[in-house]
Amino acid sequence: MNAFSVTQEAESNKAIVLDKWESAVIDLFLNAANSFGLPKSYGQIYGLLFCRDEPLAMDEVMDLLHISKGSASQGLRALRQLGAISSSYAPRDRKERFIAEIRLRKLVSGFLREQADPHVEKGVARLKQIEGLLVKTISKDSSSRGVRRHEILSGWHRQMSRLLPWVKMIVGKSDRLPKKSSD
Amino acid sequence: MNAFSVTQEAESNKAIVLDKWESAVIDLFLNAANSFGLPKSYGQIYGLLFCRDEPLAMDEVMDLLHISKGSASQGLRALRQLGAISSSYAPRDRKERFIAEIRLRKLVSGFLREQADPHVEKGVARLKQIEGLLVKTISKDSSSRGVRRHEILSGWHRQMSRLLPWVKMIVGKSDRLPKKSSD
DNA sequence: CAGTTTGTTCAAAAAAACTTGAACATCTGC
DNA sequence: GCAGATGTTCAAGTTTTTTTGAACAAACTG
Repeated sequence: MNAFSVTQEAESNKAIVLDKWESAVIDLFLNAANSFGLPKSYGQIYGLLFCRDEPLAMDEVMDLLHISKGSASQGLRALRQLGAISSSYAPRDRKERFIAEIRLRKLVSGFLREQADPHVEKGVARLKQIEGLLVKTISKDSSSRGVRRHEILSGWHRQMSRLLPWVKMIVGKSDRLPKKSSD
Repeated sequence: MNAFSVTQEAESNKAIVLDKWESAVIDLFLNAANSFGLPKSYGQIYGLLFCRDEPLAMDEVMDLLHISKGSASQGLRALRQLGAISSSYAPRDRKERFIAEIRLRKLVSGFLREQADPHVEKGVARLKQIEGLLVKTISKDSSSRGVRRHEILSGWHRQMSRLLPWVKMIVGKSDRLPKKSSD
């Protein structure tokens, strides 16, 4: 097409466009984020960092993904909060630079810690609240029905509480990754 | 005040309002649905049916939850698709009536079947697509980086494929998780 | 059949979620 | 202190998702 097609490295020292495969990976994570209930931009940002070996600064993320300052700032913060990326400062440079966490176990446990655990905790409060309302229920019939339901919910809660730690442990215990023990 | 205050059963044969505890349970499921990425109304509908012993028809769901015909129709259909509710016809009555599935294992496996499994399948296609793009990547550097990333994603995909059946099995195996057993 | 009941569909309205960008804060070197 | 660089915040704008309700279809009933 044009002169840029030859290579994606510009004369300056930083690539300003994405490789085709990088765009595909980023799109993959965009969709994944979506189905995990996270904003698309979080997925894009993670996907970009996932592709790169070298850490990227916020302005590079903005330029490469064509997203706004606000999205980049909030996305990077949230991803770090999830443990999905980490940051560092290069010497002599004030910019914060980010790299992706690629250990699946870390990603899963971070996600569960931030998303699932709070719900489990809120569940306790919910159950107590329902208990309280049950006491005030006059109708004998409704009351006993309510008690049975409360028992079911308590059982579910217990099972979920037991399941989560297991998931965190199992993922990443790859019995054997073919080659390098990268994890 | 009036005749209705005494009990929530009107003179006719059906309760027209919810108990306090029922509202609380419905609200719990509303929030749960939200955090699972499902419409709130699905959660409300499931929550209502979860509370009841007797099956409810669509118009009762509409009236009790104050939701529209469209929401009720679509919600009930989707919930059945997820295996979260089932329906039956009472003799001499054309109305379809619904009850909630309360076995957690069924709920979880239905949810995973409808929501997670498709993603895992699409993942295969995605990986192939990336593979295809990698072949066309000229830059030696980018190419090898891409290959490494593709390997990581393949590994994740494998692990997820192995995790899902496990989750489906563990939940609902009510009383004791295998302490150590390999499976 | 004509009328009723039951349930579905889908375009438009409403609500919720996400993104943007300009204003604001913070730091750093001069 | 000033100027430039970096990063955050949040109100307003945009996009996406969900809900509504009226029109439609299908199945029964007398």
